[in-house]
Amino acid sequence: MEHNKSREKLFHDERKFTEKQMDILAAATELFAEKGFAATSTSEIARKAGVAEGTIFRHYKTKKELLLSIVNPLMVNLIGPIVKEDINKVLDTNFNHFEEFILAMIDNRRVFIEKNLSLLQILIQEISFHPELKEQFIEHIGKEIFGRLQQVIRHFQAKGEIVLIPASSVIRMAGSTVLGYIMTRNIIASADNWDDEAEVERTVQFLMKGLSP
Amino acid sequence: MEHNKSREKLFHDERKFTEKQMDILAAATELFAEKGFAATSTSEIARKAGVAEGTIFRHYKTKKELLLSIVNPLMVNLIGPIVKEDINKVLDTNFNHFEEFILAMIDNRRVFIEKNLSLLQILIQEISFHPELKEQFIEHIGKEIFGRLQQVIRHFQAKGEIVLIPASSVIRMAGSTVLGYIMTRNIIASADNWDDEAEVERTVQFLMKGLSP
Amino acid sequence: MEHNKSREKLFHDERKFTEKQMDILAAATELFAEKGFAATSTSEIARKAGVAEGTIFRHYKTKKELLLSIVNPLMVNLIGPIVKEDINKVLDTNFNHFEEFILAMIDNRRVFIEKNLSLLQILIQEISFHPELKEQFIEHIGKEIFGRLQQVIRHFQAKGEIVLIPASSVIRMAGSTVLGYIMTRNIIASADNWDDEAEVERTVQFLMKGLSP
Amino acid sequence: MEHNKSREKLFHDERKFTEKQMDILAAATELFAEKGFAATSTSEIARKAGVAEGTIFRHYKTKKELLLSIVNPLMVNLIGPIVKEDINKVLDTNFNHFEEFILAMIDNRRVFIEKNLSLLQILIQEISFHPELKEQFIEHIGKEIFGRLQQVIRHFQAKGEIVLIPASSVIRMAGSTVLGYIMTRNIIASADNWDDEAEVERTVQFLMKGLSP
DNA sequence: AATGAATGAGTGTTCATTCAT
DNA sequence: AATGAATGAACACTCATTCAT
Repeated sequence: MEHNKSREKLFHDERKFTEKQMDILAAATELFAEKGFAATSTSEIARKAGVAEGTIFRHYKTKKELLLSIVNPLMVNLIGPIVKEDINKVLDTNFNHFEEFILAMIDNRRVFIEKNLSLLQILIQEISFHPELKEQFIEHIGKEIFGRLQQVIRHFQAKGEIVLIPASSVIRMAGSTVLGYIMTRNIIASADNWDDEAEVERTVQFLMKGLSP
Repeated sequence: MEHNKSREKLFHDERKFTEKQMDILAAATELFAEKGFAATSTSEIARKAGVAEGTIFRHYKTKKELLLSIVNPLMVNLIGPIVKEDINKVLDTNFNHFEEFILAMIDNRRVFIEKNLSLLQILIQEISFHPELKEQFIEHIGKEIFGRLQQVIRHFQAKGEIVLIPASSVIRMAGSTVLGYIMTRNIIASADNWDDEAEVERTVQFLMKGLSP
Repeated sequence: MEHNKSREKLFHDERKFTEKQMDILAAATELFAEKGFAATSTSEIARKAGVAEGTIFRHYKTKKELLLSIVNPLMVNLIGPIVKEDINKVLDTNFNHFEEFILAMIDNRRVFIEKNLSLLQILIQEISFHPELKEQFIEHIGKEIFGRLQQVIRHFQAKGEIVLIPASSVIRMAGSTVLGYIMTRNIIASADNWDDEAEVERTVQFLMKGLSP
Repeated sequence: MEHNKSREKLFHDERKFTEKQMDILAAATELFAEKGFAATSTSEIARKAGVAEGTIFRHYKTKKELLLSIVNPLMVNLIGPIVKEDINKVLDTNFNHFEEFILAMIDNRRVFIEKNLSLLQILIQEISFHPELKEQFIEHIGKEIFGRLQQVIRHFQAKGEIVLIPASSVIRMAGSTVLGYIMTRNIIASADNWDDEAEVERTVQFLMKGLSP
């Protein structure tokens, strides 16, 4: 009768799900993140979700479809919209300086990532093994977000706040730095001597200086 | 009778291996990298290595032991020594400036990574699922390398070439950046518009500026 | 679609079994008795039972659990109760003489053994290799039955019908004789010149005289 | 480097064996007795004997041949001759009374069984699974010994010391009793309250009385 | 919608046996 | 005579998936 607390949050915007279906999604998410997709058995998921194994296949034709059902909304409904929102703010010149933009993104992302850490872990782990995922990623995150980020970067380059190198390089560096920060933070999760405030501060400084003209 | 070209390179320094054993290691490496450890079957490995399935288990008691046999030497014999070498050069004041050090590391690493890309992929993919790997990593890379890198960073901080923030933060940022560069480079491997020279140049510049006092 | 005739008899008092489960039990019983536990493969059992191999493991987690599922009820539900019944009759002084008791036991046992010969064979063969079986045997047959038999023997010793030696010795001798009779009878099963009536008569006489004061 | 102490005794009369061969026989004997023939692997035997697995198959074409090589001499060279000897003593009227004969047999057997307990265990366990063994047993023990025992029994029946029932029945009863005594003794081996002298005395008394006219 | 018994292909692993050295 | 690497068939057991209820 294990009821996952994050269940309601994760998938709650989708009305069409039944109780059991949400239990399945929550259980699968947790297990995929913990042991990997291939190493998780459907019987395990069923047991953890408190449903019969057949029930899983009533909702998802295959185990892979279950994986996609978990990861796709992450890309389609969650990452996309949020990033777009940030970016729109910039393009509407709500952010006057690059630093403000970076800070807002990190902050926004931090909340988001904390909530969806296991989802992200699954995405990162499995993306290289499943071409469909890669395609979806390129489709939803890659193209759109990348294109919009390019706009932002060019916007700040035009304002003389960012060094004049290809936007893709900027994105790569900023992305690596932010992702690296998040990964470290969550891998060294248990570490006690981690001063989040200060680390963010340093990371932003590093980015700002590194990308300054 | 598929003979893997990288076989000789990967494990050739270890004399104790038989022909078949090396075929097994090469096949397993390739498949683990391509499909993941859990999704690769021993029968597949045997087929690709051109040996009987039983032969695998004559050399490696379990599939997991095979994984460790692939990944452990990477940590013990390859990553460790090379990094140490670089660092010793610095501590012997062969590098007068931080930039030279970073460049040397990237360069060194680039060759190494190109040679051992699939090994690294396996390590990165599997490390979170196998506590033994994590421990070994902390033991061999974590503790030693981290400690030595700290020395280097403090060395350059003392010379006023690096900003005065905790060495661990510097390592994280530099690490993320370098790793991010490598990952992007190899994921976008097929991309045609990738100017390696220039990208390295930009990355180093980014790092230098980002970490400057 | 081989339907074992003894299936219904062997396990029919247990309502909880499905059709297939009973087929599995019957097939396993026959094969274990015929070739021994270790020499019987689960695929063989499945084939004989007319089910898929996986079905066996849906009902019994391991091959050993299947063995225990066959042998345990023999000890818990069959041997125990029947022997107790006999003994209770004696203690209720339904048997005035030791001879009557022995005859009743042999007779009772004979029917029982004929019905469950293969089960008994399995028990005898495997008991020395499986500590769990030994423990269960001591628990259910050893302790209880032994204790009750002691009472009976002392009862008849008090009446002056049995020689005054330790009850355990009496049990050993009577047990060996009865078991020896049964084993011979069933090993030399095919022999034509076996007069059961007369052999029982002789065996009882032998026991009576042997144990007389 | 495990050297079995009983090794020399067990097979020492056969000069043709090499060192290793005797190690193999000793190891196999111990393991077959402990876990049963089918549950013992040749690799286990090789390990315990301190030889390579191939060496076993140099001497014994199959695992089964190894079993037969262990059990056959027991029947051909050991049981047979000893029993014959006893019997010859009787027929040469060295034993004037049945009791003397029984006592001599039990005593003789006791030494023998103690020495060859594991061999006997193997024989008893495996005889029902291997037709060859059964045949050999009937050939060497069954026919010959049985025939000679019949003579003895008739001899004592003629002297009026044994009840006039078929010799086969007498053999069965005496055999069960003796075997039962031995088995109990060795199964309850560790029991502390086992007074061997007294038990033999009782067992002989039981037999004598049971078989008296 | 949900179950859970049933499946058969597949899993990692062990087996007895072979053979070049 | 002895080895030990190699084998492929078999092993116990698990898998994702189906389907009658």
